[in-house]
Amino acid sequence: MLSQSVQDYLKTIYKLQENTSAVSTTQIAKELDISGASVTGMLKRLAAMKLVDYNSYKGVRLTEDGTKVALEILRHHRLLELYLKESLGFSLAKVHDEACRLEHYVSDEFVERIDDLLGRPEYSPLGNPIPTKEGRIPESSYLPVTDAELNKQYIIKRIADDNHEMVAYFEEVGLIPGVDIMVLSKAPFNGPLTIKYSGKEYIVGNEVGRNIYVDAI
Amino acid sequence: MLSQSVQDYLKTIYKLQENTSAVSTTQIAKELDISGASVTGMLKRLAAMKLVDYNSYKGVRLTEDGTKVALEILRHHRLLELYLKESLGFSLAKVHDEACRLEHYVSDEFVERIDDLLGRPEYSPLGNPIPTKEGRIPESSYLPVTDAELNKQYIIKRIADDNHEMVAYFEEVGLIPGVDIMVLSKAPFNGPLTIKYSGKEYIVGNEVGRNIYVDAI
DNA sequence: TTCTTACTTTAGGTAAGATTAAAAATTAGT
DNA sequence: ACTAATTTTTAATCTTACCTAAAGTAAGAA
Repeated sequence: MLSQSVQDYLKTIYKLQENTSAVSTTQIAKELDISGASVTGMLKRLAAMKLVDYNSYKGVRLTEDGTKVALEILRHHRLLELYLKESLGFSLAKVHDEACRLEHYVSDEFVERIDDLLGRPEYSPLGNPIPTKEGRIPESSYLPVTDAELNKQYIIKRIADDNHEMVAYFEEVGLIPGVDIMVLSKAPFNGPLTIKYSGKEYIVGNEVGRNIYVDAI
Repeated sequence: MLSQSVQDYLKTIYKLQENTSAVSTTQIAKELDISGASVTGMLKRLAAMKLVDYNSYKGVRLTEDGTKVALEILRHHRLLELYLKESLGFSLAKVHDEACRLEHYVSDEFVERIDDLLGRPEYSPLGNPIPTKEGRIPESSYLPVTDAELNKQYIIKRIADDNHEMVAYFEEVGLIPGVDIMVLSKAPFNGPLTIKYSGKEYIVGNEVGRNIYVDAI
């Protein structure tokens, strides 16, 4: 079995890979909040295990094997998030941390059972796609609400899970996946947005808006 | 947070303490399947952390703090066992291993929620008492069925969880907590027992009988 | 009382995963 | 193209948790 640490590196590289072609040592170090030197050491080990392709100074990419592991962990994580919310009544703000710990230790049987119980869901409560057992993951391209057209009806599809306090805020004000939303106005120079959702008008900062992803209805 | 390893030592010492006054290095080593030298090293660290009272060559006992930690883990473990069985449909044979891994990583909130969901149960599916949040544990003294009187009605209260295959066997033949049982005969020299339960007669070895604990009805 | 045996501890080592400090490589700015 | 700044890697350590081999302790048998 791969260590929790190895699993976390692979998950992190997978996520960072979505934006950049090759992932740098520093990016990983920042994301995991450890020193760059530690990352270099681990990347060598991961390369020796054939989980990543690593070129000194050039960055790193997951191999096919590495991707498979990353997707498995992501599957665990996102199913756990949904399970914690739906079956155990956890708040949206807390599911991420709990899932981050448990994802490494639940057995495949555990995951299969909650998957069944939840009816083989496709999305986590934060709107992230859940990879299938076979490693397929629905490609979905959503729009940050900051880029939405004015006065057009959208639906919230995903909220970013990086920042816990922001997730808690989203939950509190009801800006969560599945909710209809319309942008009434955007202040210039990346200013705040006036949005309408659940029958009320609301003003949110640009930073916040960039963490809400929507899709046209 | 205490490491998984530290938690496992404390849990093991707690269990062994139930039979002996002071727990020896070798007992712990056997139980955890590691070398005696490793145990000595860890006991020193546990003593430095004030989790155990340790006297070289004399054995070890949990301090009050150590006991508190052990009971917390036991609570996690046994609640998880019941939860895995009742809510996720795990077989009795599998709950122990899964709980052994997860017990170290579930949050207090997780434990409280499953405790609520299960209606604050007092016993695990194998019949072990579940410590309360405050560390109270119902004292219960059951009888191995090998010591039961002949032709008297008993109820199975607990089955030993050390041996997975035996647990699987118990589950298969229906010898599980809550089932009524009567001993019809005992062969001499620790020979097999003829028992009657669930309307059928059955013969089990003495070894097996010593792992079934019963109480008079 | 000493010998034998079983148990326990000490000493020295390994591996994973982290650290800091210093050296080396890359990238950017003029 | 050359220097400066930034990244990245190397080198040397640390901690946890394990190991084996050797030495020390305790306790019963001779």
